Amino acid sequence: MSAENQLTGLTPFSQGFFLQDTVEVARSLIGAYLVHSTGNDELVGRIVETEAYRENDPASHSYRGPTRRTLPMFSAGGIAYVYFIYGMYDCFNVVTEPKGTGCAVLVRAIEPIKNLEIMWNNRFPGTPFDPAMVPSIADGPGKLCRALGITRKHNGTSLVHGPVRILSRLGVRPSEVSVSRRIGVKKGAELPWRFFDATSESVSR
DNA sequence: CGCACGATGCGCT
DNA sequence: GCGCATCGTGCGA
Repeated sequence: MSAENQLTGLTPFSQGFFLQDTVEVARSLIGAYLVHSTGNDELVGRIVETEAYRENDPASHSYRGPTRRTLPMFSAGGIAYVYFIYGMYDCFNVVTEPKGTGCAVLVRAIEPIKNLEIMWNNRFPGTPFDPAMVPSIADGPGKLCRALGITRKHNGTSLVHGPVRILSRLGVRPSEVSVSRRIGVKKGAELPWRFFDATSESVSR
């Protein structure tokens, strides 16, 4: 299926989806659509890579309890947790599980689906659009935030009613999801909590 | 307070 | 494969 045809008949996940077990949500998000409605445009990507981060997980920002930065992780599932890393990148997370549990799913990569040229310009301002490079526009957690225009101003916003939403075709199960250890973590590195679509060209490297 | 460092990305070797 | 940009966060003092 190509381009935007696949976007018809999609509905946002209801909040109950986000209250489920974090690892299950991470797995279920593969193949769902991440949508940023900017007011002018609707930027859409297909999620192809996620990672689960839980309470009592030494790799998780929530490991040492709530702080000003990580407070959104301890809210009820269904909001965004967007944090700033390495002095230059934002990373987008889906908060999961009931209030009081510090859990989230990091979205690591998307396939650009709609408004590709706007995403391109967000990544490479002033550079001519190159269709051949589309699969790598958003193949990393920092890259996808840049491409979709997701920033810390979206931190804490509702994923059910807010400008950033997650859509799926309910009742359809993803055909196949691959599993591995998480990327870029030192502690908790052995846990198999990274999920990805191995057939996608947009999985991070 | 001070400071080490990170759920990254990019360019160079 | 390696070094580095760049800065908010949070731990230790």
